[in-house]
Amino acid sequence: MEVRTRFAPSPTGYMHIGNLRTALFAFLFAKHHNGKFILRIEDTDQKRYVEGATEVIYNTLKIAHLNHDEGPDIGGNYGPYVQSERKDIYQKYAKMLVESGHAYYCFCDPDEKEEQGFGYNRHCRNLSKEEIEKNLSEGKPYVIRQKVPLSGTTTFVDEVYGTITVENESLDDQVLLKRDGLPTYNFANVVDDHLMNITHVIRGKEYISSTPKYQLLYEAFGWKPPKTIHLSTIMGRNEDGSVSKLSKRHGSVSFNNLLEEGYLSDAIVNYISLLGWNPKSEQEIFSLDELIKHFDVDGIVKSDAIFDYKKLDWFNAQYIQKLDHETFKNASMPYIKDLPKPIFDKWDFASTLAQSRINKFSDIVPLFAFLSDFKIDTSLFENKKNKLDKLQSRDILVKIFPLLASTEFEVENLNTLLSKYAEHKEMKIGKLMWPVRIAVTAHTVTPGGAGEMLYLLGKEESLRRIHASIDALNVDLGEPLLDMKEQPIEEEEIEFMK
RNA sequence: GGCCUUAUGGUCAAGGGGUUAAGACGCCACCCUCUCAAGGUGGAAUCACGAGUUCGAAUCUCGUUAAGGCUACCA
Repeated sequence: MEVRTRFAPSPTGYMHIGNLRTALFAFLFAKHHNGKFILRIEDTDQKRYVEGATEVIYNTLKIAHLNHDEGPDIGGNYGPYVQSERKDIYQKYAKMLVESGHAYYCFCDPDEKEEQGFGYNRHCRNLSKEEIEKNLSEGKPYVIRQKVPLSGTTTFVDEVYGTITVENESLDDQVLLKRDGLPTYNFANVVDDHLMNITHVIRGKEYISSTPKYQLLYEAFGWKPPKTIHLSTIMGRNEDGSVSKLSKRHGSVSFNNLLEEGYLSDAIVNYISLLGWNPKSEQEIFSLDELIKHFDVDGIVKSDAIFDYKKLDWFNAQYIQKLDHETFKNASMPYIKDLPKPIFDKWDFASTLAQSRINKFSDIVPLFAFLSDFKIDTSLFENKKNKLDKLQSRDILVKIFPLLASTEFEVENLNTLLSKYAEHKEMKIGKLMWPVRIAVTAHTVTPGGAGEMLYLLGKEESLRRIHASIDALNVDLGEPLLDMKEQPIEEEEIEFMK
């Protein structure tokens, strides 16, 4: 029999990462078995209607490459795939249940609060036929409730969690059809999964508690229940150290947020595939096709998993580094908009520096902050590894200034000039590069070395910054300020420039 | 409160009676290096607790504790 799984989100306007993971597993399971993956929109809650929410779902699935075989946007043989369009179907089946004695009309007031915590008091469970007819003919609003057996037990076998048995008396007479005529999720999912021939229901484990009631419904209809594969919950760590279901307070939790921050769709999918599932091998980087190939229910983990942004960062960095440079460059464009204009022209080069240094595209902004954030801190010129103090740094800068002033600012020129000069002066390259890089960026961490930074800043700005650094150093050292344009170039430097 | 589920380092997790209890992220150190990354190498760090079964328990059983879920005319 062909495997058919479904992803049945309600259109909330955004795709929570936990939902995406459910979709992923349902997709992987179906595709692993050469089956069909169906999309069904669960919009039975009118109050929750959000404009454009179904588009978010379509787009997410498309971007993540979780292509469905049937759904509202592409049709299929089991439509309609939007629950609000299936109203009549649910009513028909609800009435069938009433007739067979597995459900009943309930005319109770919706807010007639039943004794707290013990569910509905079953007031209407045993109304006489006459009473029901009377209420109905008076047009009294009603809901239809499931008539759960008062004794005995109900058992189902979950593919992940195993056999689960509950006492029927712990189950309540849940509402099947609401006052507005629409079904509850609890009813609609049973009817639809059966009618759409779903063989494996893959969903979050918050539904385990409700599954016995669904089981009873299938039995009442005389239908064969689909197999269930419940998935653990993706959790987030709170500031106080506690853990709760991943939500906005933990950071970005929607697929779109993550995309906006500059995470790659493939990296996100890869990471969440390993949240609650393990491939029983040491492989961690998986393409979607590989996931399809290796996915197996045996690898599904029962316990909840905490979403770790650090590990997502690592996955994303892996994917970013693998991008061919052209793709990287294009994908990074939206993130350099806030950077000073000149960098835009040199992005071809600058992006090569960025690619191995960022975890996500939004990291580009702080990486290049030195372009506009230039606040000299003379203490940075002291560097013990290169055995440098402020005085030496100042002297080096003073000597290198005229050389730079007469050089064309291209990366190769700059780098050869600097390294040749260091060689000429018989100093370690770092001893020269450090003060130059600091002078020109005022940052200890920069996206590239001194040569690259000079090039990115351009001649004019570079010289201006070096001059300013020399001035600051002199002030600090209590020495007179120099006007670099008037400084005589020493013989040795003249000789070097040959 | 009742019911259901879960429990291996900080995190993802392998391991299902005998193991030096894998691997990855993160962290730390070192190497590389003009900084930071990237890349190397190495290191610290885990079986929630208590009984029981057994020659032997992270592994099986029971209990406790903790966490999560359900207990909606939400899904």
